[in-house]
Amino acid sequence: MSQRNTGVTVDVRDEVAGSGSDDGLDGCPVREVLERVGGKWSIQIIIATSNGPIRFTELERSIEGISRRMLTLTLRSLERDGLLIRTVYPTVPPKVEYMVTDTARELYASFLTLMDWARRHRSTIAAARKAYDCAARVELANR
Amino acid sequence: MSQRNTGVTVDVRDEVAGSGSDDGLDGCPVREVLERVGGKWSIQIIIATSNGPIRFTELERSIEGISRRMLTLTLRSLERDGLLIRTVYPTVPPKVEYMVTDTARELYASFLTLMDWARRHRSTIAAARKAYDCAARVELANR
DNA sequence: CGGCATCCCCCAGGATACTG
DNA sequence: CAGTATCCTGGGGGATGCCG
Repeated sequence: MSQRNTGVTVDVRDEVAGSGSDDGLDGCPVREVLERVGGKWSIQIIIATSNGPIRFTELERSIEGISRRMLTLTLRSLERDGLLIRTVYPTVPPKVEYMVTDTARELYASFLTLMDWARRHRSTIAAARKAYDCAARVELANR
Repeated sequence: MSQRNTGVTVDVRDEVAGSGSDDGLDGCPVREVLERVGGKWSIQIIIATSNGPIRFTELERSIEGISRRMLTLTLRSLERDGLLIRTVYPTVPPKVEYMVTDTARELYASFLTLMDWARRHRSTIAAARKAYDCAARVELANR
């Protein structure tokens, strides 16, 4: 199972296709990645915790738009996968801190590459989109 | 264990929080990335097209589990963003080929980093998950 | 062959309210 | 403060059928 990869060019076709296997596609890295960072809040939480231990309410405030419910759920999920460590201080009122693990830190680092991609191509994509929509509109008018 | 950590601090907080701005969070790279690769099929399609021009039906066959509908929809979306180029050969029966653009190629390269992360930590995560679930079960029994 | 159109279902995720 | 619990909705995505 834990075979080391060799280079950058991996022919992922086989892994994507999933071959004859039937079950949960556990061996497909694409799915694995998507299941972890695919949600709406996972990476945002990882990012927010990357600056050091942070409390529940602080997280809630720093991640704009997140609901209490999703914060809790996503935190649990991340903790379960060993990406976050939850520390409870039995004081009153209660105090709970979350901090990232090294695994999560690496994930974040990798994700930065993607964010950089987004930043670099933002304008290109916006342009392509406008062109596409424009062409579609023209085409529609000509029918 | 509650001491402030000093490590890899990149302060993305502002971008995540969105600061004083109000609108559609267009400036947030996290969202941008997620909107592009967050879906179930986008990267898989990009991967499948990375080996050279490929036809619709070939794609359908090589990406296991995808429906005709989602294939079409995702292809359109990718084309719209300038990640794929669609070429129609007006033959009969029709022939359509899809090929990746450089932008998509770069995206793929970045995504490889994430897949590599998944591969490297697969076992660690699986272990963490088992431990967590086990602890939860014990805790539940003790109540 | 390479698609749209239509119907339908499921669940990620929001809103709100209650508690140790 | 840091959560649960419950209810409810939107839209991502599957299945199926028709068509140039």
